[in-house]
Amino acid sequence: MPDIQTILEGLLGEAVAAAFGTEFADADPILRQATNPQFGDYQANLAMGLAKRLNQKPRDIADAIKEKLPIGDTLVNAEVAGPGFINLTLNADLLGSQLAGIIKCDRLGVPVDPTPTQVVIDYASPNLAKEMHIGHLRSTIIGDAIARVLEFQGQHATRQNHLGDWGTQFGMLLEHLIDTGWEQSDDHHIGDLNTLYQEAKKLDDADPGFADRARKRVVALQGGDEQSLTLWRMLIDESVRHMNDIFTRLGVALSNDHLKGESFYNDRLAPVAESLQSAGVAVESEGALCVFNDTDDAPLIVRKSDGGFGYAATDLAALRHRIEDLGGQRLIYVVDSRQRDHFNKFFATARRAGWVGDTQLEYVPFGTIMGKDRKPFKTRDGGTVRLTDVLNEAIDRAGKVIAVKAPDLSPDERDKIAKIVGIGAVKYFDLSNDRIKDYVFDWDRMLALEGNTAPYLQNAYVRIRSIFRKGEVDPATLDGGAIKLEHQAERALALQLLQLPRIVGSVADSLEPHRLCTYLYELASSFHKFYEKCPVLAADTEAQRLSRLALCDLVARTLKQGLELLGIGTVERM
RNA sequence: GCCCACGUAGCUCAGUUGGAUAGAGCAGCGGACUUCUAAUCCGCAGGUCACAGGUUCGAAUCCUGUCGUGGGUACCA
Repeated sequence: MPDIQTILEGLLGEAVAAAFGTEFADADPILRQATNPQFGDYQANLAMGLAKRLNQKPRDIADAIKEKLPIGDTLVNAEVAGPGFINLTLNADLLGSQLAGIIKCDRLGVPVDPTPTQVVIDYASPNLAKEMHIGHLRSTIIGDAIARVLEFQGQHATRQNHLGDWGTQFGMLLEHLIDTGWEQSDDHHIGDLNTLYQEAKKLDDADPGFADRARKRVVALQGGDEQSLTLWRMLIDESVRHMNDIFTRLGVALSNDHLKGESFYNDRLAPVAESLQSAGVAVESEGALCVFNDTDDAPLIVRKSDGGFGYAATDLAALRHRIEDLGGQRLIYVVDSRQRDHFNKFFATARRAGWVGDTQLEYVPFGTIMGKDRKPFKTRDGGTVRLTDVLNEAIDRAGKVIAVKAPDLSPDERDKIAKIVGIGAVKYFDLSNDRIKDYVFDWDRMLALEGNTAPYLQNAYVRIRSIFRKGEVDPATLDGGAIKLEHQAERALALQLLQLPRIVGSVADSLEPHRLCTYLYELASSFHKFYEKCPVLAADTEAQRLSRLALCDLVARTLKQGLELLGIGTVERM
């Protein structure tokens, strides 16, 4: 069954053709949801645009179109208002039958793309030398949500965790591990990666002998020295273990299958440089191999004057790998907005080299997490905020609220719920902001129970589940044919439930997960209003009870599915 | 200096890709629990959409300029 917008666009096209001739049938009806219930359910704004083409007054055009619109099964009313808006009110039975069409569908009406795209998405990508900190949160969470949405749409998403596992800092880390006898010991567990890094850094700054050994160690490592590589692998394994702990706790769908660090591209860097140089795209300047895309601008430096390769070369090699080996038709990079210039240059270079072809390159920038002082978020003493500490705190705070609100639950259940609610709150707070903007990290607002927060959405879900428990109703037995929309709160819910496919499509196009957050918040809000006004179990009639139960089920499933696309869980009680 | 992003209620943010009287939450004030979870709902109050032009039937949204904030600006990523 076509969705409502498609049906309405069809009717409007026919009406325009009937009024002004078939050459106008394909005019965009500019169909929008009504901003206010008093204007009906939808409005078509095409009359104003046609005024010039037809050389008639917009209102007259709107009237003529309106006259040709059939009133009956689909529309119960059409009115012309303002400068020429055509306000459309839908037949409640149509909404009901649309809902009946999705209640048995586990995708809630969201279509599967019949011609899926091979998408390669780069996100998280932490530097392995240090423990994951607050600066890694956004790429990880936003990238994960985008990957989930694209996958749900049916796209083939290949996740790439482009680890920083090959930088110069590994020289000093390895030397320090050798000095402390770590490689010889039996236990290769590292409790605190940050301490290791700080100790090595201190030595590197203070002791020229150590610094010299560290530099030589990098050369040996990158040159393929077996002893260095063995030790390096041990360190990487340990660091990856730390990273995976965080991913597991965050519920991020990244595993070792998605790991592809900078080291992977090591032997592909020289060919990149040679190929750019021989194509005349890159030229030598001040001893470095550079690509000048704009004469005034700083160049993209492919090879440093000391002969080493920087991240530009790695990014280019990774791009080739993703297109040539992984078959990427759409490459997505979820990387913070300060790297905008780099991505412009890097993309321009790849295009000039002829490596891109028809592949879409998309840089998905995001803003910085700020402290209350409006500066990048730091601990009280100015250190970086560790991600694991943030998660602990979130779970702790959620647990305290649950202890007050749901004291009858067992400690075990409370812990489980606290994890889902606490981590969901952190993720949702991040995702619900327009990703391009900086935002201020605020515990109180994050775990707030009202407003556009994860607990508010989760609570709507909990209230619905509670109805089914109390009523001892199995949702699977419900029939969409029973849905009758009588109360305006029911009608509002129906209209919103039917928007999910559009919202998913819009997130997939814009790569802006906060659109899904806004939608889910409005849905939850509509549900809470419905809940206050429309008794479900104690409905007036059995038919009404069944209808409302079916509506509740759809809301619950939409919330659960929506949160799942954001990588956030739901609970049965809280 | 140059380049980029952002600027919406006291605070934190949305605004369906140009549509009607710009919407939420918090904070403030006032209401609603013997009835499905009050982690909820209802009401009041709060705005020169930074500013000035321009395009358009129509601008918070697009264009130009100004101011403010943040970021980037040759070998770290």
